[in-house]
Amino acid sequence: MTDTPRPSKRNEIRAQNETLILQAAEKVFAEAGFGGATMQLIADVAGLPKANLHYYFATKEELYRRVVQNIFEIWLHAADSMDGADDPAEGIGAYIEAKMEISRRHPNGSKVWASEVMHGAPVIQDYLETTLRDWTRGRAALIQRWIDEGKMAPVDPEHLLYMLWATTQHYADFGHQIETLNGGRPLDDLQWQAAKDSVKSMILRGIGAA
Amino acid sequence: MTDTPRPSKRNEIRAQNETLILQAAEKVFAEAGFGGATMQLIADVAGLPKANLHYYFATKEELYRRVVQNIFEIWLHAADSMDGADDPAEGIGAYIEAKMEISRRHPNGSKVWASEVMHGAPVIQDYLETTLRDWTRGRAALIQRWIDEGKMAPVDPEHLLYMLWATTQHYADFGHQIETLNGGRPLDDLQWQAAKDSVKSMILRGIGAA
DNA sequence: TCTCTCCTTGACCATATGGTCAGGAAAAGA
DNA sequence: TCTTTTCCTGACCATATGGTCAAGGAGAGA
Repeated sequence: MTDTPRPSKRNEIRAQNETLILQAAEKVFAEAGFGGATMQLIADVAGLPKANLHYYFATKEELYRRVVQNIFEIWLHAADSMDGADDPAEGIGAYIEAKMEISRRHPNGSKVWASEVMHGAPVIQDYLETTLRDWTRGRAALIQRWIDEGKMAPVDPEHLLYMLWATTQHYADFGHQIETLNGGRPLDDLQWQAAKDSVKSMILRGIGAA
Repeated sequence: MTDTPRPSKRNEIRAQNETLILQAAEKVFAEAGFGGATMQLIADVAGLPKANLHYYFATKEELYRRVVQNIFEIWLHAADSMDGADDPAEGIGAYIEAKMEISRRHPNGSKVWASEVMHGAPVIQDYLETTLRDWTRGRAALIQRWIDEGKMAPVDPEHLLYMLWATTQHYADFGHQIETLNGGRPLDDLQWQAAKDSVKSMILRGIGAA
């Protein structure tokens, strides 16, 4: 998808700075929202002068768009785990696993995504209408097939997908709340495992695939 | 909780304008986030001059805080539906119903709340640590009791609560996404009913209380 | 080495925004 | 009616912010 130009000092610097900026931007956008984020703060986090950001990303909007697109890629790729399976317990279980892992590894990305959608998807509306819609139709069909084959209860596939998204992403988007309720400490390895297991078992049982 | 001063033209005007501003603010904060919202825009939506907002609410932060507190009230009150029941199917079913109704009636409030938590709860951290924590402990204990009484499967009460919050609030916070996937139209009455039924049946079955 | 292209950045600018204030209008009370 | 208190608002201000630019520095190719 992204072409990798032959490495040279120049290209290295470019790639390095771009990812540096994108990482900083993701963090700042997640913590402050698009409106609350400032190019100056992103620059500080990235450890670069502000003018340098504008060399790589012309506008705040462009930088933001790149951040959101990156998340969307990751988000969609998690679906791969669902595809290979011919069993809901296996397929949906793996999908939950993958999405929980995303919530754990990319909480900021998840927040940016949530924020983007909450604000009416100003920059990725077209993706929602094309890529995401196709994706959703495909998985809904897959789920429907499983239902028809008697492998799970006859639930509404779309609402099942919403439940999967909601529940898994909640651990990133509302991570602060969960952390607060956990005595101010982030979930540790064991607690993450418990979270995954809980979500998986409740949902799989909920769709009659346990 | 809020004392109602004896009605007079003055107090009426005050109350009326405050709610007018709060409603406008809720909408604008939900759509633009705290950072993206401007006092000018809120004023325009409320149909008042900007200086008038500052007469009733000294600062943007104060106005925002009031909006968030209002949501929190509603949010907590939904729990009442869970309390009367001595059966998980009844109690949790009613709670889902109540929270789905909130998502439908107060989507903007839900978004403001989500945004606030996502950004680290800058203004309601103390509520999270006191009111919400107590609330959560109480309901977790209630759920545990149901489990001990053999009325439902032995799930982790906290993760069940997270799932309830996540799933129900998703219909407000990600309403735009759902609307897009629904062909650009908001869910109609029937679809909302289907959503409620889906969520309820999947979760209740998932906790062995169906 | 010389030249060209790309990278870096301090200084700068126009604008938008939160917030102020003085003075007037409208209720409330005496 | 007269006074006091509350409400209303246009004009104004200081500041923060996104974005620009010109001049210099560093790789790359010849």
